[in-house]
Amino acid sequence: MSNKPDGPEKGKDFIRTIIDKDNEADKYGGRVHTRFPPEPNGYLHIGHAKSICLNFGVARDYQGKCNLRFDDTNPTKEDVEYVDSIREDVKWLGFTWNANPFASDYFEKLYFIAELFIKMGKAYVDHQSADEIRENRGTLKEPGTNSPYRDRPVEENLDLLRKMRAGAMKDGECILRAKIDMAAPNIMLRDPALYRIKHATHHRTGDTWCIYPMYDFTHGLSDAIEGITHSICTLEFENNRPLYNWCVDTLMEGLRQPELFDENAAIYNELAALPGFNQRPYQYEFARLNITGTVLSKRKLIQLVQEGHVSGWDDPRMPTICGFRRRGYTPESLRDFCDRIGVAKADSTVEFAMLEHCVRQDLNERAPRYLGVMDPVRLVIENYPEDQMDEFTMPLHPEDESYGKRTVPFTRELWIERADFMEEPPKKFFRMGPGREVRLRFAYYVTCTGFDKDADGNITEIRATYDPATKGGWSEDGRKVKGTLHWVSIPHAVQAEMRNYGNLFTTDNPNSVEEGKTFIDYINPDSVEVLDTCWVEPALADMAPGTNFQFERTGYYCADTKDHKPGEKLVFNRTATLRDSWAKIQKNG
RNA sequence: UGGGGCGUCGGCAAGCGGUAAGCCAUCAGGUUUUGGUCCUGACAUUCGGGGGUUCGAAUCCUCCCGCCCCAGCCA
Repeated sequence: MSNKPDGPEKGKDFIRTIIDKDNEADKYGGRVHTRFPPEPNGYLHIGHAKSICLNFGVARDYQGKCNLRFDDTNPTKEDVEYVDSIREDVKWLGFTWNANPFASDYFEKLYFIAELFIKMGKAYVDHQSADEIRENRGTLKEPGTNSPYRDRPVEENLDLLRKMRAGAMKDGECILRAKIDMAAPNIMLRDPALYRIKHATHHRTGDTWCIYPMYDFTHGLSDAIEGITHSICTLEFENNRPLYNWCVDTLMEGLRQPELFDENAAIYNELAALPGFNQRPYQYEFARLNITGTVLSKRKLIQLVQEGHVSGWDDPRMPTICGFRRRGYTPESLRDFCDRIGVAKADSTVEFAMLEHCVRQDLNERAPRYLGVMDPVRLVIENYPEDQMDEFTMPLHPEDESYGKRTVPFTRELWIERADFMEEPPKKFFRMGPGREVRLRFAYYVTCTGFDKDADGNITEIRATYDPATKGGWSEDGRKVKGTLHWVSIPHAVQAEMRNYGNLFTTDNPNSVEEGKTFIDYINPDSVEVLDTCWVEPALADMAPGTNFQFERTGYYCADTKDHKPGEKLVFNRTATLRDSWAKIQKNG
């Protein structure tokens, strides 16, 4: 287990450093067991990917286990739609869970533990209203005051909790509270709620229950039940850690008193046999992910979807896992991103450029190359016979022959990119202009001989002559050309729609906005550019939905998984542009 | 100003008393049938600030400053 006897490796995150120390101290007998515990009330986003990579990554690195546990303790917010999508996203990211339990699987056990806490004098049923409880909680500076129901006898509490469970009470009528300390400086410890009454149908347990356990009670105990060793969550739960420990410690203490289980020896034996009994879990917190130019809070993401600012959870502009997937991001690129950003405790915001770098790097290696013109203008090769055609064989990948080749037809009339021609080109413009010779990629050198404009001054047609001696795109005489252009033969061109995505917001930080505004006010009205008359080479006509590829000189694209229909309608989503040093030159002058 | 955390390059992030890793971004070159890729080089005398301990401090002590989290019967 210790192939690194000299302590933590350089660069290792603090979580793994803790695990190394625990292993050194033989805290869990070498076991490492984590869990990723989403509430199924929304779709997973890139922030969850960070947590997934951490939890599953730790399990992988230490030959341990990681559970995918659904924290489904609030029936009014949760739905099976979300559990399905979460499973799909975790799998797509490339991880396999050890087990896939639901907190609701433990409702019976949890209920018994609640009774146990009452028997231990650690919990009581409070009949104060929600408002009264809030008022008596005190403030950040002032201590709270005890509930008048705080010292009810055990039997009365037990009776009340059983009535709660039996449905004898209405929502909000009373609540089960931990008896801790109403004067605790940490407000989380001022007799927090353990169980509330909710006459609601749960997506899995139906109407079996009308009382549901709260997060803090459920989470630590579920960890203990599953034998979790390291319970990793985000920073905002730091204040909950003492309560997490209180719940787990109280359970452990109760398990040392088998007499309290008199009527339920079976449950006692089951709980006492759990690995988490003697090797209790501990919680550790890391900083959640923030990325420039987007929002990563579930509430905001839901709002974007519900108010129709995006087409859905999988809109390619969404920072959701399914959004990135549809946009063309690969699981490898997302995992690489999570590895690169690290795990620490300082609040931070990672630049979107880091993510873009990760996809570009992955796709550069793996995406086959094709030619496609998104803003077409006609190029006529005047000295190329009308009835002639060349078929050029081009490699699908410039650095990897194993990708093979495809054939691309070349004729007298071609589509080229409007941006590749300038009537009066500046010195640093290496593309086509009157009298200039450029290369048509893998085809011929051509020299511009003229062009036409319409009444508005738009270029309508460009004319050129080709040099037959430059077939394949190179010249034996060694003469060089500055630019290489992509092109598509007009008679063979296949029409396609390209969806070019940009920033969803007009600001780098939609989370902090001017007073009186919300992040919605910063939505970029031009975040997607749909170009429906693009022309692409014939090889693309049958491309399967979801395929990643590169349009040479333009960017990485992905055949849309919903609207792209091979042979019928081609729809390509832009995953990322290629790095563009010409754009920089234009910008900086 | 109750409690809990955090402050190292433009953005992430190592560092754990021995004299500031790496990545992204940026800039400058080279290669190139993608202005892509690739390659080379530059990029913190300084670690939020002030004191102190030490031969030696980003690392220890101390005071100060700044930012984040907590008063759901949400998670």
